[in-house]
Amino acid sequence: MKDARRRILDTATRLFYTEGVHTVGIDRIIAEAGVAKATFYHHFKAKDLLVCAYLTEQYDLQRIALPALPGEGRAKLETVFARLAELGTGPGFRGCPFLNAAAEFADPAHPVRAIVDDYRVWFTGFMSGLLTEAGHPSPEPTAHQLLLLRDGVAVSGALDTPEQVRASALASLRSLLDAPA
Amino acid sequence: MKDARRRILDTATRLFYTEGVHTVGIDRIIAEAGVAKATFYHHFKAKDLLVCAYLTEQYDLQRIALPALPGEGRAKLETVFARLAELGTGPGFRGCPFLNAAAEFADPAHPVRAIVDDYRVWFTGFMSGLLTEAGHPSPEPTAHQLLLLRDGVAVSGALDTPEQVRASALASLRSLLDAPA
DNA sequence: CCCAACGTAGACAGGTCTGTCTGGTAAAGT
DNA sequence: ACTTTACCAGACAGACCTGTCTACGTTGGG
Repeated sequence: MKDARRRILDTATRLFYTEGVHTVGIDRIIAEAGVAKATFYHHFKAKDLLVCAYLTEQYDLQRIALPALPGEGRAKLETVFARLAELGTGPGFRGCPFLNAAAEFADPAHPVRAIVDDYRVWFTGFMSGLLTEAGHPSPEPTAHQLLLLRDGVAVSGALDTPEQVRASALASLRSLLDAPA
Repeated sequence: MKDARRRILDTATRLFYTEGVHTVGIDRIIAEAGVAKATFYHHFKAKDLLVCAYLTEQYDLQRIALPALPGEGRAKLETVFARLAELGTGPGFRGCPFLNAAAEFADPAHPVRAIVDDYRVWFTGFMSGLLTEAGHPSPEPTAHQLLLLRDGVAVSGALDTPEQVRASALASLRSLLDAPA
């Protein structure tokens, strides 16, 4: 029982992701994390800040994990989308933490939405870079199309059958990349 | 002040869509609809049933509106996606009611999720029909790719700039339709 | 004419939520 | 040895939520 903060954030990540932010209360988190309420409010001033910490960590993790995938240029694009489809469709998985959170926070001015926006800007830039690396003729517009595809994969992955999503995602990716200028 | 039920459902539709289902309470709905609480529970046995009524109505509306759009085959596909992009990106709009609702109800067994699933099945079939009509060589797999695109449009429409989404959506649609078998 | 259906107004119970507070323990640095 | 920091246990306030209930008014069909 070393780091209470770590335990809180791990528990919150699991519960927020699998059950939603609004449906999971503080009492549930502190109970499952084995932590006192005072300890919780010592580390996180309010629930909203815990939500932000959760999303920020997910952002950091993806920002490290996706660029670290093997391959270069176009091959890496395929690897990235295969990984994304895999992530959102596993058993017990529930799509994309950023999109789910954004759907729960309707106010665009909420701090949670700022993190989601940051992630989307980063992802688009990441796509644009890989497209440039692959010698694509129009990286910028195509990057936005890949963002659309990413969103589709994340959402469908949570609602439809994994195989269907994986196959459709890769087929779509190839069509988008091979489209004539 | 004729139809209280109609007023309740209209108010609920507006509030649920723009602010989310969980964040809007019964008290708020009855206040803005100008209706007594007893009247509300006379027409809807529980809040969940009101949510289902809201989504079912949206489903019915789309099932009527989308096929009624002008054009045939491929031209109609373009019209449909232009309309979808338009729908989710207007001022005060907040993406797709079905996806937002699904994100708020994590339990796949909840009745709300059944309605969302119904809608997705219908939409895929609708796409498949239009593709067949357009003489597309592989309607079924392509229909699933268009479902992915639809989800992307709905999500991005709520989070990014409308022009960007509209342009990307149409470009993606053309790439997917023109892809070599 | 009357009664059933629909409507309003609002109190109330029982639960859940966030966030604060008291009180006490344990370990670690200085 | 002392003090700071982190931690646990749990009561508590205040707000909000859903859903039930009483009590009363209006209206239209049989």
